[in-house]
Amino acid sequence: MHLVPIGRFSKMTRLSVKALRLYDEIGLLPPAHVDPSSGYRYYELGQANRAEAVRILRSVDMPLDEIRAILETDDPEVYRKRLLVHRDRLEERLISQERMLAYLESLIRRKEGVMPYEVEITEASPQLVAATRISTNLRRIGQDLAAGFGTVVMAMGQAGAEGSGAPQVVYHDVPDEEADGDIEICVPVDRAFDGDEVATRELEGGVMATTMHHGPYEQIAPAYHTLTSWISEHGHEIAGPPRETYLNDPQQVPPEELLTKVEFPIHADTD
Amino acid sequence: MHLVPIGRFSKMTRLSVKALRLYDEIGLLPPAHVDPSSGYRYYELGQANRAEAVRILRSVDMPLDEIRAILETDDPEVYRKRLLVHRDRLEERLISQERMLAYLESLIRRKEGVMPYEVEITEASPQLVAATRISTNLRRIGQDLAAGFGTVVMAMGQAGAEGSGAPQVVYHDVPDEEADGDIEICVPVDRAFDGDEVATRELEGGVMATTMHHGPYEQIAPAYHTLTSWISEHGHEIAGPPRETYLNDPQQVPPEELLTKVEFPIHADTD
DNA sequence: CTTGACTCTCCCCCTGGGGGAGGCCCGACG
DNA sequence: CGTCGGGCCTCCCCCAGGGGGAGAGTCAAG
Repeated sequence: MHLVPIGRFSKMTRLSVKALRLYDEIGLLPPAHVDPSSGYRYYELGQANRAEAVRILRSVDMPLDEIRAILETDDPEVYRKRLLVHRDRLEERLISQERMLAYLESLIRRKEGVMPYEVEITEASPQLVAATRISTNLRRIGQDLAAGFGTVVMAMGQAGAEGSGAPQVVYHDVPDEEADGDIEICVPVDRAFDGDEVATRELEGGVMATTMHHGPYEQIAPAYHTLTSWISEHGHEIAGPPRETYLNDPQQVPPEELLTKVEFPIHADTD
Repeated sequence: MHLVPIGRFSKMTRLSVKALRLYDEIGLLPPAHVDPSSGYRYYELGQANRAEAVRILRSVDMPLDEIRAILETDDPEVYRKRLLVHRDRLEERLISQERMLAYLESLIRRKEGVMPYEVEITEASPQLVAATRISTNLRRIGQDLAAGFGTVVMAMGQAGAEGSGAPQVVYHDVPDEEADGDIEICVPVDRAFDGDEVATRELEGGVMATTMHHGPYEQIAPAYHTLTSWISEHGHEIAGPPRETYLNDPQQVPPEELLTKVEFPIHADTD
């Protein structure tokens, strides 16, 4: 029964001494013998195989407690099942890495590192729109908006009304990532009608602080930040809920080319 | 100049309060104003854009200090260059993830979770071999072995000797990951010759503890561990340097099918 | 004025070890 | 039998990027 101290065992197994001590501490690979007076750890040669298994599983980034669990079982089926679980996790990480990389590429391709939003004051005239209100959050907003526009367009068709401008959305609440917010889906129409879910109303006009967002919808936040800070810096005041106008169709152009007008109704500076 | 406390700023930017406090602490995103008496942090609306940039760069897993560095520069070229540096890092991680995944798949496909090595005692007869000695470590051993066998085969050709068995390697030292070890490359031959680098000699026979490794060479370590612990457990003693015999050709079969015989010369138990 | 929601600073926690200080211990050599 | 150099011990701090929570102070609306 050959016993070797930690340093030689470390060389045999290519696990660092620090790691071996850690694996002892958490009970993953306790030495066969520990000298009670000196505290020296002594390993049996046969333990090197378990150490090798640990090293292999660590090399695929399996957490230590799972390694312990997986080495506890003798059933090859269970063993394989746990490996499969870990494989799924690795795969997930791989995909998320790929997504990050792709996103980063898109950031690199974009001309400007910072997005220069230009804010203008415009005057909007009141507009007759067919509208419906829904409640959604930032995670569902894509599907919910698409569905909402579908509803409105259906109602317009049934009422025999024609669209007469780009679709808009009024954000009565600011929807959170999780928490729902109240939003109003509007399509300008040529004549009034009424209905259960969808009805026409006059969308208010007035003085607006306006900017244009160019790119995917998910990246629209800075437009809002720029607008609100511009408004407060110029001494104006927000007079109502913001609205977005979708100037082209996400079905027809790639996300990088989407154009969205963002507006806040304001009371002009009265200083 | 609208100032908002940390909670509202957190909602606006979708950065957690904890994260915002951290970013303040490290100087990445200090609030526009900190109340000296209460310590309350107040942010300007315009800071939300910087916060958004931080969020985006964090979402691609850029370290905080690099985000700080990248946001310091106005030059779009420098900006893009730093993004490229980070992209390379992400790519590297992606590749390493892929490697891990592939390795894990190979572990899953393997029938047995643990490798059952069977150790036998065999009697080897002495053998005439053409041999050369080289010094290498575990990182270079693949190339160095290939080159070494090339040297030996060349010398055999020049001497007009024919190979008469599977190539072997005797490990006079155990090479470390980094530290070089002394190893001897041997090819059995049908007649003796002499030379500068390569010469024939009689490879010792005797009693051997033998096992067979089935699979890629990198995973041979457990074979050694099993052998050495088997030897000590059975009360034998190691009588010389171990040797490996390569029973098939890595050029012709995939790594999973490689067969390597591993042997330790022993003094049989004299109890 | 009170109350409830915010916010503050500390402190510990996670993973998987690395680096080092200060102090015993072991074994090989003389 | 001593002794000396390298091995080994425990303890503590460190990394990134926050999360969770305790205990206490603050702000704003009714």
